Amino acid sequence: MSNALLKLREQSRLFSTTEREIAMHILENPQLVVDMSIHELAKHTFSSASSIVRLCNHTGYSGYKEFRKAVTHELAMREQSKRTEQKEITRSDSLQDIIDKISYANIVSLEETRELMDAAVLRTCVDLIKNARMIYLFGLGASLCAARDAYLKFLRLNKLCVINDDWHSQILQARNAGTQDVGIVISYSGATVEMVECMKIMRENNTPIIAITRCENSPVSELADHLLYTTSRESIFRSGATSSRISQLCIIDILYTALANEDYEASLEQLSRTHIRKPGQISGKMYKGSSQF
Amino acid sequence: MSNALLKLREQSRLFSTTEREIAMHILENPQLVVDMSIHELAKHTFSSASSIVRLCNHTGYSGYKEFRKAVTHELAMREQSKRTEQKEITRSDSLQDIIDKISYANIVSLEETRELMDAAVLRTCVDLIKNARMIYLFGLGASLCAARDAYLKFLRLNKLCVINDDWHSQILQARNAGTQDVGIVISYSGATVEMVECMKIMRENNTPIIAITRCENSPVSELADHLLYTTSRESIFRSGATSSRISQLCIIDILYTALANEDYEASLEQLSRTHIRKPGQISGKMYKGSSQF
DNA sequence: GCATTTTATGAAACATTGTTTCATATACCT
DNA sequence: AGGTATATGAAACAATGTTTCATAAAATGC
Repeated sequence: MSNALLKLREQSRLFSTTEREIAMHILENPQLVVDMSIHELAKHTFSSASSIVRLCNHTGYSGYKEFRKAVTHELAMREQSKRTEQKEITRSDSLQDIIDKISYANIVSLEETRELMDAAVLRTCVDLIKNARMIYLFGLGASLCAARDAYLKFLRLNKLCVINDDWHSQILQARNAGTQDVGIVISYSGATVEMVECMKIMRENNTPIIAITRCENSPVSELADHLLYTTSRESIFRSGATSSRISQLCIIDILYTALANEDYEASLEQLSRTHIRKPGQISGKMYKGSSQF
Repeated sequence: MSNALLKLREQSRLFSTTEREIAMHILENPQLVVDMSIHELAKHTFSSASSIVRLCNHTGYSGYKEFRKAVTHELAMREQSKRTEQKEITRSDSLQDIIDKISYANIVSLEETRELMDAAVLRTCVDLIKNARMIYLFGLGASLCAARDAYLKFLRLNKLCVINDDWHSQILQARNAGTQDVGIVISYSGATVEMVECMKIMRENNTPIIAITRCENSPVSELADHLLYTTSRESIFRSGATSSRISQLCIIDILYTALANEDYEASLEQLSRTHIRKPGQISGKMYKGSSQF
């Protein structure tokens, strides 16, 4: 609906030379359309008002007025999502600035994660996990937190999972994985030597490997059979792998939800069964609301 | 800048009766301004074009044209953030639908977290943590993952932290906390009995308590001295406390960044010191890029 | 309480801006 | 070369926004 500028770019083959010229000018600075009258714009693009109207018609609008309405709308929307520019934290930032910048950085990271996600790859991953005898989870540091989160989620779906905290146990764990199983490796950098080691072992056993890592060439992405990408941007103060960690969790959410949705009724039933009863609780009725922890 | 409708509401005392009447109509359905010409709108509001122009002038615009531009802009912005409506996952959803819905749910949750965050409360919390002798972290289930994440972050800033996985250890941990320390309790529901128990113990010792919990009346929010709120919306398939968990992590990010920013140089130095050296690594040069895990 | 000033209001004149028409120029085809 | 199709901008036209102004109503002064 509101893709006037996109249409302007895409449908340029329908335009005459003059129209194309006008379109170029507009695409270069769309704000002109909002600020100028049709005659002004005609002058500015060395053409005529009628040519502009014809351009609008070819782009799918009844006239300049309608076109302008669409462009105004579009620019406003674009402005709204202009927070996309990564803003560094500076020394002079107020607490409110920090709140805004960090929140937006995380939001952008989620938007990027969404764009990086390939439904076909997800399909394969969901099937692999669904049919796996056992899910082997791997991660270290902040990525271990994400792996633990995945562990909790898969447990809720009655999937068999293994996770270990330290590297030595993870190596042993990797040795046990077989063809019928699936390994899920979470690594922000894609270079963690411990993870690479575990993956090599699993490859020897022909265990299919899903990696959740950043979208770049790295040992981890080379060793994995299926890749789910996290954002790769991190700012100076967040070298503790911050945005990527939220990105990882979102991917896990998506995997979990997709899995759960594959067998709707069965999941619902299973979910209610795994709702933990608190000590002293009779029948599942808890303090207002039903969630836990 | 773009608050035409707000001004219309606020400055109504400056208006005459006719103008107020027009303003009411516009506020009731602002889209009218975008769709109608000034004469049409005059007819629709049983007034005249000149009255509308006068209204625009009183609202701070040079005329109807400028006013309409502002309203169009404002409505577009408003529409952009309308994705706020929580969309449930349905059985017929494609994988792409799931990707979009989950991502957006998480984004909305971050937006809400930002809105719920009070800079004054954050100020107090940052000061408490900065001056604390020891930080005691508490959480269970998914909230324990968030607590572990906080632990990793605070460690990087050379803050003394304690965290324990099981409830019994957490109780012991709570007993050790004193006036000079700070307790950080993470609980999605705000009702987890184990957390409540820990908080009661800390209250006895007059340990200041920061709680990261959902914005509702709950035992946890009553027992805490300082509250940082997470989103409270969860959908059916996400009873594993999903969005709130991302919300929790964002709050931790903000706390961490704010803390780090308080002493810029010191943090930078500290950060580079805590960059872990990998086995076999000579001087910190790693595979392309500098991050870990 | 009446006269005067101020304020409020809409019709109409006016100015601006968008749309359509049409004559002309150019390219293309036969 | 002649004819047709297409492209283009000037100008007429239509619509839409702005200003003026006469009138009516309210407020103020005496």
